[in-house]
Amino acid sequence: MEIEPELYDLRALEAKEAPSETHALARFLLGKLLVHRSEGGLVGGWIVETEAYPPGDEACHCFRGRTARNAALFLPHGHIYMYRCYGTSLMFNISAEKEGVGAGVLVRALEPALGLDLMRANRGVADVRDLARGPGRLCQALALSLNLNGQRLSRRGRVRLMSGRGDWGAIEASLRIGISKNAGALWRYSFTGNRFVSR
DNA sequence: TGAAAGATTCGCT
DNA sequence: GCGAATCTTTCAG
Repeated sequence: MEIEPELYDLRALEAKEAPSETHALARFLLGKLLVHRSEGGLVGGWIVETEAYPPGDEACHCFRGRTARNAALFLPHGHIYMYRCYGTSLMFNISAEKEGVGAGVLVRALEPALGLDLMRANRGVADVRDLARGPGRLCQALALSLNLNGQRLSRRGRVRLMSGRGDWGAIEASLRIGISKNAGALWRYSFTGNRFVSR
């Protein structure tokens, strides 16, 4: 699989020593710019909060094997997995391991950066802080839809990742939110003190 | 074939 | 802070 360094630098990922590649990706994504070339225009934001769902994790959607819904999580790292939750909200995930290994990173919050007015229209709220703070909200703000499922992050694709600023400060690990299985793992990563982090 | 649960959000108190 | 909305997937019977 071709990896475009600016979008998705695997060597940088591997240089960070982490418990598994999923965790390395979850931390790597912090501070990167997530951009969607949507129907209405360009929208995007800085990733400030992620959660890791590594192989063998009971809370991961692929814990009980591959199904039609979770198939995208078994694609090589860098593919999009979209999931509808509670009938109302969409979740945006990125597959995190090699082909055939099910794992992913949930992107939980963005600091809005591109197309703020379009994001406001998509969300129906004005306050920047309410645009993309939460996994369902960020999907709505960026107009991410289920048909992105299985697509790869790519410079030519509709969804891409761009390199970040450098001034984000410390990363902290905390409890993942809203799950019941394996709830004690500190696999949620965020920038300490950032006001766009959920909860 | 049916039932339950779910990586949430919003509005109301 | 609490509870309802909402609907698809998955597993059990």
